[in-house]
Amino acid sequence: MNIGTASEKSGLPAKTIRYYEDIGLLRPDRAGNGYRDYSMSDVHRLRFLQRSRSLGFSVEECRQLLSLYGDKERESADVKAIAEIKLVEIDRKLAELTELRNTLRHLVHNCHGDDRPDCPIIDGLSGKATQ
Amino acid sequence: MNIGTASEKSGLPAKTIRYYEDIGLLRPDRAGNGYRDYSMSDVHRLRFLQRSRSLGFSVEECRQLLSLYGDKERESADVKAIAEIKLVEIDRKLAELTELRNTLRHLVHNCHGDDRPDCPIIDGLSGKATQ
DNA sequence: ATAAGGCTTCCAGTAACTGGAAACTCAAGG
DNA sequence: CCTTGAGTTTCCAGTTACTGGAAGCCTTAT
Repeated sequence: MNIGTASEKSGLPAKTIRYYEDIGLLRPDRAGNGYRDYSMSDVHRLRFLQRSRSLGFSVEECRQLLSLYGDKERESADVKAIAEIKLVEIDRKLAELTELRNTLRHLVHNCHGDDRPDCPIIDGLSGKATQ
Repeated sequence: MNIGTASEKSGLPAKTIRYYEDIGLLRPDRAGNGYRDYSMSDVHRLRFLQRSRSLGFSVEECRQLLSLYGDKERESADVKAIAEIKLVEIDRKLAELTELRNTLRHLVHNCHGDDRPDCPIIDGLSGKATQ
């Protein structure tokens, strides 16, 4: 499939997809006319990249994560070690994200939604209490 | 407190803290000697920025999120509306992160951890199945 | 008094895109 | 068949969000 379709399916702009190829994150085939030709496997890599980038992993971390799935040469012990390190990071992110959500949810539920600017959360988070 | 202490407490490099001031994300006091003087409230903003940036929110999104807590002038209806939009985003991120974790966890538990490179997950995620 | 370490500003460099120009390819309409 | 418009190519320049380094001031410890 062409880059436009891969872009739709992955949620990444075509520009970004070409950039990822430049830095060696994937290597799609080329059709006879010179157009890039993406397989479903490429699209999966791209979706994975879209997701992990949007979750705050650096490109290099994404490269490492991708290698967990893609690199058949890598030894299982390696895969397991790297995956375990990343798991810790992911769990930390999950905890932070959950906390952020709870705060916002509390904000939504406790605010009047009218004109009065006296949300109960605001003071707590602005640091008043702890100062 | 000085920028070094604020850096320790927030987990952000001093460089980044100055940069955030440049782009108007906080406005610490200045001591008599010209040094920046951070309050606990500043540190909370910084910790909030550290967290939300590491979770994949752009600086502009962080600015918007910060305004939910900080801007006493903003009307409650506004706060509620913005918070609800961000909640949807956060829930999506949570779902994606959970999925990523489950995949990695499965990888860790099902791999032998020895030399044999035959993790059961690898094929599924590399796109073989769906191709 | 001097040395070390932290702070200041400023300017340049990096990471990860993003936009735009000029040219080629392809599918559809006249 | 020709054209027109949309999609693709490469290349080069610009943007965002930092990050590193130089040069100089401030502070504390010997």
